[in-house]
Amino acid sequence: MRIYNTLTGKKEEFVPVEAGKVRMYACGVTVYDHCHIGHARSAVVFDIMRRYMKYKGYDFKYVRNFTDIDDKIINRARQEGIKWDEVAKKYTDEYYSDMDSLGIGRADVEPKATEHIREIIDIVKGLVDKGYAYEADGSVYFEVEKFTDYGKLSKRDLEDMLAGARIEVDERKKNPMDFALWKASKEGEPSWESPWGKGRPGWHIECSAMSLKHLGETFDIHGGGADLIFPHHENEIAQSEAFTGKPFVRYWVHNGFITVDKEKMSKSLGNFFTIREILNKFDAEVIRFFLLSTHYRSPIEFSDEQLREAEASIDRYYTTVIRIGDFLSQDNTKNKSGSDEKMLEDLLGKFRDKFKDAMDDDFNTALAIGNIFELIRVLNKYLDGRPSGQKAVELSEKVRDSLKETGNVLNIFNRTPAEWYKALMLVKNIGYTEDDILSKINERKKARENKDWAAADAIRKELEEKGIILEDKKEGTGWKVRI
RNA sequence: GGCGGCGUACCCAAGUGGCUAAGGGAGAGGUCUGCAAAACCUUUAUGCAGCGGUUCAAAUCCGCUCGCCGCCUCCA
Repeated sequence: MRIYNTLTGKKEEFVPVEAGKVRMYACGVTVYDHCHIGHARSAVVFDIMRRYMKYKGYDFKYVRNFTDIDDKIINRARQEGIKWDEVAKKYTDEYYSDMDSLGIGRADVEPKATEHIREIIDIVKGLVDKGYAYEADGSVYFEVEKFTDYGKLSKRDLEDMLAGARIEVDERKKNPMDFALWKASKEGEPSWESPWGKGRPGWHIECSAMSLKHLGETFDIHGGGADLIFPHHENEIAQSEAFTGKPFVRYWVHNGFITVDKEKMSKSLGNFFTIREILNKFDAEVIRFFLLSTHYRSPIEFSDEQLREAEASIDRYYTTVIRIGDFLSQDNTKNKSGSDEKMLEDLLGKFRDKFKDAMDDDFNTALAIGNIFELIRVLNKYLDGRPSGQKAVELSEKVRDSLKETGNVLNIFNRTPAEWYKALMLVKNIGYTEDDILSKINERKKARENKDWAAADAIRKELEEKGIILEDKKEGTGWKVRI
């Protein structure tokens, strides 16, 4: 499979450090505020990478950290008038609750910076000993000019960066680009004992320490949002490679941003939508589908309209599942082939390979989803020909199973249609319960038997106004939630 | 200013050298239906921001122009 590597700027054939095993580290969040849909994108993308690689048979280890000590957390604690570790706990809990609601799995290891202070100090000490870092006023800085490869990830050189100069002047630094490995703490700030006095870790060092501990000196994939390329990941490379003398990461992967009116969604612009507020209007599966319907490196424009389209697409899937179910439960004793049977057989025969080809090409989930809907269209056409018999049953079952299998890798399409409509009723605040709907359908059935079309249509209309659509089929009348 | 990315139909979006340019949504017409819905069919890019070049062949490679965005400060 091929993965786009930010380090080389190219798609490269994926070769893990150790055959059959993949070790991945993704930068999680700093727990100081609510999570927005951008955080969800990153979490979904890396979750899908894991799911797909496990599907391919790799032994996969996934580490995702929490930054639980940081200036923003300290500031937030002041604002909220609570202790810094209470802030961290509060937003860590919230993160879990959001991700659980979204149906995103946990990583295998979820380390926290404050649980790795010892490891962090060891690395900082090592970097000082090796001459890559220096102490000043109780803080320790990494000296970027000592690391000749500095800038190789973000593709910039020190001079260019200094020319752009929006960097605060700090007298203690030898070079303005030098960054803190260890920060001396002021009175009243959280701190840990260190060889340089009381202080706390800088932002970047925790990821070097935690990935080293849980994944080793060189591991396969390191990811995060594209905004982490510089300075965070650049600094991680500098620290880690200076410390171990070995290559840090084989493949750097970065997800694109979510935009609103074409602008990056961010806290400072105030144009962000939290996961919770979106979950009030849309089901979790809709959000996951929406995030996977565009390639992970491209920007995605966020809007209710986009989510509604995702919802309509998912509904098309579940509608097809219902149709397959209806077909399988009908009398299939006659032998009759459906429309374009050959086309369906051909497509089904190569469907799994097409899915893998798409995913093997830098996790092209958008293409994979396109393939899924292509199969759905061909199946629908086949069933339109009113097939019957053993072969038709087997073909339909195979389509159903293939769709389920690939959907499962993408963490979508993994419910029953009944569960889907139940979820939609909740999120769309349908005024009726399922029992209400069934009794209305029953009432209408009687009217239809009496050919009282006016009464039957009145019930249809009444339900439609509540957002329920009726479908008369030969098996009886079914209902759906209108998108 | 430095570096990077993007511009494909009405909207979203895949495709990065060679079959009729995937797929979803919206619209229009049709088949089916008591009426609907769903589904299917037809229709909406001889065309991929514009111009020029390389090539037997380009949306895809190269150059320029225009437009949009991102990073260079915390950020997924």
